[in-house]
Amino acid sequence: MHNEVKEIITLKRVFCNYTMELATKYNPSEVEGKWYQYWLDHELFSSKPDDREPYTIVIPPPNVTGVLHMGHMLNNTIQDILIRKARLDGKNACWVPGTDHASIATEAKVVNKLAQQGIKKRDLTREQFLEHAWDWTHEHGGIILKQLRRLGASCDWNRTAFTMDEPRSESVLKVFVDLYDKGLIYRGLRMVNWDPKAQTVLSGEEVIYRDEKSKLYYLKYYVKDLMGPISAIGPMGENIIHKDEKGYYAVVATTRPETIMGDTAMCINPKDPKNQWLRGQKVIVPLVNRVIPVIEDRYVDIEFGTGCLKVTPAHDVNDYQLGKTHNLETIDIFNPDGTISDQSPLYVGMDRMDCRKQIVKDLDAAGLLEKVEDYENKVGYSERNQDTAVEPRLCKQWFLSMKHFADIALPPVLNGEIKFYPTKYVNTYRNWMENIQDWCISRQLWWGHRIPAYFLPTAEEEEEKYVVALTKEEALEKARQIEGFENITIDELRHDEDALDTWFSSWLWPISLFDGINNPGNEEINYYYPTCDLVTAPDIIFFWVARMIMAGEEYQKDVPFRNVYFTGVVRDELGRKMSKSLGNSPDPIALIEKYGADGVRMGMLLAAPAGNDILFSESLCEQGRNFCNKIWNAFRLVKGWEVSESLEQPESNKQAIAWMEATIRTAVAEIDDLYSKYRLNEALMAMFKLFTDEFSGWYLEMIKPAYQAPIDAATLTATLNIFEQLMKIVHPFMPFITEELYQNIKERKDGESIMVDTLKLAAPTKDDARLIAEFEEAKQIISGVRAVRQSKNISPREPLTLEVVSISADDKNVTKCPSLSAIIKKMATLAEILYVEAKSDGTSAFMIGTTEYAVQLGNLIDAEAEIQKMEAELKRLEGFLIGVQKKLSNERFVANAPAQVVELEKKKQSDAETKIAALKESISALKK
RNA sequence: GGGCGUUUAGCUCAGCUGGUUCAGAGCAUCUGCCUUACAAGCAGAGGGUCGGCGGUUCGAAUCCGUCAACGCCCACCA
Repeated sequence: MHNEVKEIITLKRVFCNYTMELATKYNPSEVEGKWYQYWLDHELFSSKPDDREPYTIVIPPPNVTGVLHMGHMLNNTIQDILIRKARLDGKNACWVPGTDHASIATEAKVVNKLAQQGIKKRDLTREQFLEHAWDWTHEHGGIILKQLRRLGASCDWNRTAFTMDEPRSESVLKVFVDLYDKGLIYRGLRMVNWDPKAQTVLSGEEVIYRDEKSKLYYLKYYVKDLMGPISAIGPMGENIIHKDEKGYYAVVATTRPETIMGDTAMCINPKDPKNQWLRGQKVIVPLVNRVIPVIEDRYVDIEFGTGCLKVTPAHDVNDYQLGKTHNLETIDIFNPDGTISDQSPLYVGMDRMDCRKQIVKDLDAAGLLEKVEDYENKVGYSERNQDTAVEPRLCKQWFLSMKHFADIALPPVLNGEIKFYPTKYVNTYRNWMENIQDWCISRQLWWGHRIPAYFLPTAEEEEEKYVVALTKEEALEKARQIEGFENITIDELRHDEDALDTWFSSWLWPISLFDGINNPGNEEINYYYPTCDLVTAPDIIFFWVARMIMAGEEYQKDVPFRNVYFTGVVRDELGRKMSKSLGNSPDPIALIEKYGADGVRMGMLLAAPAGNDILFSESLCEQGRNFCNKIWNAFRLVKGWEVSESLEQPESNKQAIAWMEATIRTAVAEIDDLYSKYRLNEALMAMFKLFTDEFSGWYLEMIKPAYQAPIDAATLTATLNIFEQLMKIVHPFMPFITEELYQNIKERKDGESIMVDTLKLAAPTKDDARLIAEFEEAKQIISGVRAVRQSKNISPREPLTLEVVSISADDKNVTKCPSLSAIIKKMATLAEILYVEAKSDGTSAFMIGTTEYAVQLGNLIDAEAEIQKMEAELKRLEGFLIGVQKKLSNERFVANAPAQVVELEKKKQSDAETKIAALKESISALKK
């Protein structure tokens, strides 16, 4: 209803030819595309080395075929804020964008897509598959980068890189060869984590463990021809012997009954009193009927289950170790896709999970299942296929030894050369580095950098022979130097089929983006490296952050970045992680369309204290949008004023301008300090309060001319200057609206932009502080009068008279007030301010410091209410005074506390006494 | 099982090396306003024994100990 009235009024004004060119509400959609294009057209994002100080950020490359989610929004908003702030500070800011080929994720997508077309990956050649993958990449690739533009991201798009483009690929292969030559890359047979769905090996970091409710199955392993009479074993007291009509048996507890086909031993702890009788025996694997030895190893936990452990060297890391020490046979009962292999006597071809169900039934039917218990354990899942349990598997893979890298990458973080925000991640980092495992870098994938290793033709039973080289030609040369292969031909070399882990290219990112591997010491790498800030999520601290530091130290002999800002996880209002399956993740582009990019940016950041998780809700974007509107309307107000050249500048306007400028200097110093600590949400809040409270709420109201009256030219000019400064302060957070208004403050040349302007302000002075304090007092007086109005229901337009009561002769406040009286009168709508010895009757009073202010109310005064108010205050003050007196009468306090503190207490005491006296006087006067 | 972190207003969080910027901010709430830039606004107000207990100190949200709740990371207990 009100809105409609408002609209009509607005329209009327337009028709009256009043200055009202701007809509009452900011419309982001009209503004954002226009200025982004302008920035692009004038290449304002682009950076080239020059003599300014560089400020570099490399983007954490998103998956090439990914789409923007809230995590990206947060992360990239922060980066854009930092980069725009650096530009305003006059630095040569360079934000390098790019995408990651994300080998597992992308390959999985392509495989799925092909499957939908009825094509199996295995039916394609590598080349055919890669063609499909590149098609897919070109089709979906870079969408996310386009989306980032909507957010306002000021990346130097000319530098857009891809982890699988030419220079990056070349870098990866060179590094592989180099590290191999240095002896840091090796090939080995290890128990690795196998993803049966993607059919590739994973690194330890790519396995995530989840608590799972499962079952513990107790299986009977009958003893084969019990050797010697039981009584001969020794004292039987503590042995726990199982026996039924079929004979003696041991009980083994397992969560994975389907692996019994791979059992090659049973293990007990030699010290386990209850299983002494099993020492040296042989037992029969249930159903399988394989006879296996009972071995002894201290590894077995006596307390767990029955103390009997089945040993499956092919399918468990620990069992593999046991197998090695005890020289056990290894039977691999799984195919790469997780079905039972023909190595197993039973269930061949059945999926491992189906097999588990079936074998439990069969064991039970055969009377081999003693009992089943509920059990909770951790099961590893593939980070990329979260529905697929990882299978430990014995495989020959490529590894990078990490000891050397941990040694070079730990010190810079510990000694502060690289700073983590928040610092708690230093511990996490150190812990990982100190317990580092070798990095399995090969993947059984085609989409990725193919490992530059070439196998020589050898017979099956012979040990494999290979050479590592950048090209097949070089490989051939190397191969011919190997004894017995002098005459090998190029066609006889077999290029390794495997690709490298995606992170093996990502770890070079800060170097490879500036071509520092292929072209060491080039101008760009020298200028931009080390980069300044890295903004990333903590879940890739090991995957990426740690390894970049390793690569940086190895190849640049320097850290890759100075500061790492770890963002939190974006959650919904209920604190749940945003996820596709929960459907609680808003579409960022839809948000931008609804609230404007600036509004969404502010919304993201409002909820993002450094290092904490973000509880996101749309209402935050609403707040951001509202702030845009506030800025917009402040500008409308200023632009709507008519200027009078002849009008002299009132003293009060000069004061207001001086105060606003002092306030800005002070706020900017604070904001800069917050930036330097990466407390961006606090910087945002400080900027928000500066604009909303100080500028819009106070300053503009102070200088605002009366209705339809013109403003003097000096004040308008100063105000426009102030406005421009404010736009620069706001700009890193809200790039679009600030550019729009910057361009409208005055005529700008083509190519001029707030983006490349700078903001240099003097540091705040003591005079600034004094001025601000004076105004603070004036604001309190104004608020005091307003509060009186509110409580007495007096219209804000009705002029009142204020009395300033001098309580003590030396009170400086009394002398301060007259200098700002014009402003106070205007803001509080006062007819006059009187300075009196004693306040008159019929006033409502309030106190600021030790000065009393009384508003004349005439017959509106409610004496009873006034008395009540004052008595409440009196009671509070008396209680306060008692506290202070108690403190001061405590000899130990007076003796031990610093003189300053004691002085303060004494002042508190005398101030309180003054106030109490005044209050008592007022109360008794009213009671008369 | 180890390590780290958090706990302050209804919500999200500030609060530095103990003492007038110690009990704060924004949002939310309540009250009054269609005041001439903005009702997506303005003015005003209420709201917390700083997780519990114990200690150090003249003085503790702040330092120490302990307990509790929650969160994260690491670890091979079947």
